[in-house]
Amino acid sequence: MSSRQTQEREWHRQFILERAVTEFAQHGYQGTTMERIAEAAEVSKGTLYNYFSSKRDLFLSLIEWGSGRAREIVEEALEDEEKSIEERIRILVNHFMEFFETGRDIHRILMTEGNRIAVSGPGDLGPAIRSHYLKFITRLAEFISQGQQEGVFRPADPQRAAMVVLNIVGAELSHSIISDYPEPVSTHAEAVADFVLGALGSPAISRGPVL
Amino acid sequence: MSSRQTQEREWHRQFILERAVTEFAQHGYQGTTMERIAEAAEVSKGTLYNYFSSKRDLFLSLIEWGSGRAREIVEEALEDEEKSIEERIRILVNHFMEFFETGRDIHRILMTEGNRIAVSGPGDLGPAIRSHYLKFITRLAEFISQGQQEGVFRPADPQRAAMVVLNIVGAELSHSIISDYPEPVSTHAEAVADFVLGALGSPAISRGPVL
Amino acid sequence: MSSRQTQEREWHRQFILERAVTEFAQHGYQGTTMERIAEAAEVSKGTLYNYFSSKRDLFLSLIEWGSGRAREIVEEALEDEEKSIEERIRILVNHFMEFFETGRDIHRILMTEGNRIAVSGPGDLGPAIRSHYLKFITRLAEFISQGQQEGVFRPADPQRAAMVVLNIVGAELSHSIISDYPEPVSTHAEAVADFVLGALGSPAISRGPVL
Amino acid sequence: MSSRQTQEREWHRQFILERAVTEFAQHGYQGTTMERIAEAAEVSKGTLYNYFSSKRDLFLSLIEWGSGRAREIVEEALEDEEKSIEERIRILVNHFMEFFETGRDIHRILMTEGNRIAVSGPGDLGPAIRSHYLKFITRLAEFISQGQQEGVFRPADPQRAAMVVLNIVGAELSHSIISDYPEPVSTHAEAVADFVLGALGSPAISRGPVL
DNA sequence: CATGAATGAGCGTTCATTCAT
DNA sequence: TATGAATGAACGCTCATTCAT
Repeated sequence: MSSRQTQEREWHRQFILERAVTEFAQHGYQGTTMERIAEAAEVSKGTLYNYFSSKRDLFLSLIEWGSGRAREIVEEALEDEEKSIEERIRILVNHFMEFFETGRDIHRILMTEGNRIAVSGPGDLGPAIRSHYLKFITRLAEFISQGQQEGVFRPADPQRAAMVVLNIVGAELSHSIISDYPEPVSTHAEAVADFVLGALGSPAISRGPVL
Repeated sequence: MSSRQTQEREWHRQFILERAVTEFAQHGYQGTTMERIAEAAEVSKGTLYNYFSSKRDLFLSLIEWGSGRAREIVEEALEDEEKSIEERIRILVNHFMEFFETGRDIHRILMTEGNRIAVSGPGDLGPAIRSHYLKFITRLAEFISQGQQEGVFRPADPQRAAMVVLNIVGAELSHSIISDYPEPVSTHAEAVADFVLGALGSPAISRGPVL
Repeated sequence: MSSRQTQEREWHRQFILERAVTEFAQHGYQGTTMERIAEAAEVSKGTLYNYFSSKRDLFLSLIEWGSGRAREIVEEALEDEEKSIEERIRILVNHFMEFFETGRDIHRILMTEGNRIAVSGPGDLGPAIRSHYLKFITRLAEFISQGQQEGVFRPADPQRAAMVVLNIVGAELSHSIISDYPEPVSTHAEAVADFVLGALGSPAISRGPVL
Repeated sequence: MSSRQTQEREWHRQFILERAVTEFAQHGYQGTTMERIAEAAEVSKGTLYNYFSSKRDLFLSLIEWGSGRAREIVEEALEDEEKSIEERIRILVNHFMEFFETGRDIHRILMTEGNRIAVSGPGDLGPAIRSHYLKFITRLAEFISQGQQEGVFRPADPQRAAMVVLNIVGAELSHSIISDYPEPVSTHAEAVADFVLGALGSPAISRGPVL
């Protein structure tokens, strides 16, 4: 196969994934049919199977893609060693909120469907997702651990703390959906970051006029 | 119908619910079949429909039951006005952890499946669950609001704060499942409460030997 | 068993049949559930099986009862040898229309459901009904045959003619339902009788002012 | 899709309908299962749903097809204004008898099942069928009305008369099934036409040697 | 005899997957 | 490679019938 063909094939695959994301986000894993995905991706059902060996494979590719992007966000936000620990946390939250704004659907999947499936997915979907999840958590835990050693965060199990951070961000997602507020989620990035920093025990919370 | 018959019928209904919880917790709403529930409850498929008009009804009954219990927990923990705000939060978290120990499955459903379905459930399951969810959040938000007025918690949108609290507790649930640690979850109640109090901006965090 | 008990049992059986008729008329044989019949008859499902060995048996009893009554009508109308052949046909149609008025439901069953089931009923319902049907037709055919011998009706296969008579009466039933007219069906007994007499070749049709 | 594929798809659809007719004719609407239809059509159950959205849709397509053909018969028979009114009625009956010979099953459905369902069908099947029925009756009623104005038929409500005509034809259908005679039904077309003309008040009945 | 909870075969329908074209 | 018709296992649900009380 020529390189150009390979390239185009990859593009097509990406296109399908992008369209599939929306479907999965709206109807969940089990609630999304290959038929719907095919329609959304403007291809036939058969073509889907030329790119993905099964529905499971398609979904997993999507999780992989999404969690890869999420890890990039974590990495970008945390790696800049010039910035303070707290600043980096704020950037992290900010990027997550923006990611949610643009990659709304994949985020929703990672936060809701992904969570459920990681715990007890159909078939053997669970372990596969759990593995992505763990890589993610681990990187965050490392950073928190560093913050604790620097005395910025109070001592606590870093992995547990990482889970807490992730769930606080997820809380805003749920909140935005349930409250159905009109402004962009990223508007509230600072408020969310305050919750995160508070939970981690950092004193650098913008308490407004109160303190 | 005699009172005894009514009584037994109610018991049987409860029994079915208890068995169903486990199934839903393990396989999710869509992944759980009436057949499986019937087997788990040691009755025939038809019998299920003598007690619940549909799968949806069964699941909703279960959510209602679980969220009712959860609201009781919140109420019990928060109503004792003799105790300090922080104490009451600690009690709340404690009770939740214990609830998780005994009602592990229903908790898992409320935290994962419930969340997903509230956002975009099959059929009209979403609104029904969302309504339970909101009652729950609202009570918690009231309490947080009170804490803020008393200066114990830093100012923040109470409803958002309530979501954060709930999700921090949920984080421990996810953590316990993913880490698969052996000790009871309630062992970590204090650690979780610290995260919660930190997020809410209370200074009363047990920082251990560090402080 | 005492005679009084036997009597009461018979009454109860009749009561159930009367209530069942309405259900069968409205929903057809397959569309009527034992549950509905039980409710309509204000007894439990189990009790139904104390009086009838099966749904089939219940339905057959009902057909038997209805077709018995229909045969009585035919007999009553036709046996009075003092009246002219045409008069007797008019009385027959009249009685049928009245029967339809009072026994609307059983008539509907005999005319629609009965017809279909006689042709090809579920299980072995067909032959049983067909047998009732035939007795009925046969008596009518005998009378028509007599009318032909007396020269009142034109020659034709009497059994075919009997079917025709029955179906003309049934046409009015369908017409009343489809047209949904408000007046009692018996209002049109004369019009129907004219069609019947015309079909049989009797000149005694009330042509109104025309003749 | 290529024209050939479209063509073949249409053929297949027709083939399924033709096989389904027989099943519905023998077992009625409720008594016919999709499983049976699938077997009769030599396809899988799933394939049925590639061509028809539901059992109801399949049945309705069939009624539509059949009643369309029946209306064509009426039209063909009645439109030839060169022929006398009576002649046209005879042609009509003749065509119906022939239709019954070839389209035996669909006719049976229209006459028995259709009738019952029109009156009180499951779901909303009734109105749909009733509408087909009415178009049919209305055309016939118009013709009869014309005959009445020309003095060939005696005065009577044309719609009622149309119902009567239809039911007389249906009577022969029932008669043939119950009597189980060997010769083709169309053999008796003249006899049936005599009943019809007699009912309508036409003097042009072939009374054989008697008159 | 009356009850109604329990049963389970069977229904209409869906959907991931296959494969001939 | 792209298609979409075909498949059939599995689903939620119904209901005639049974039987312990």
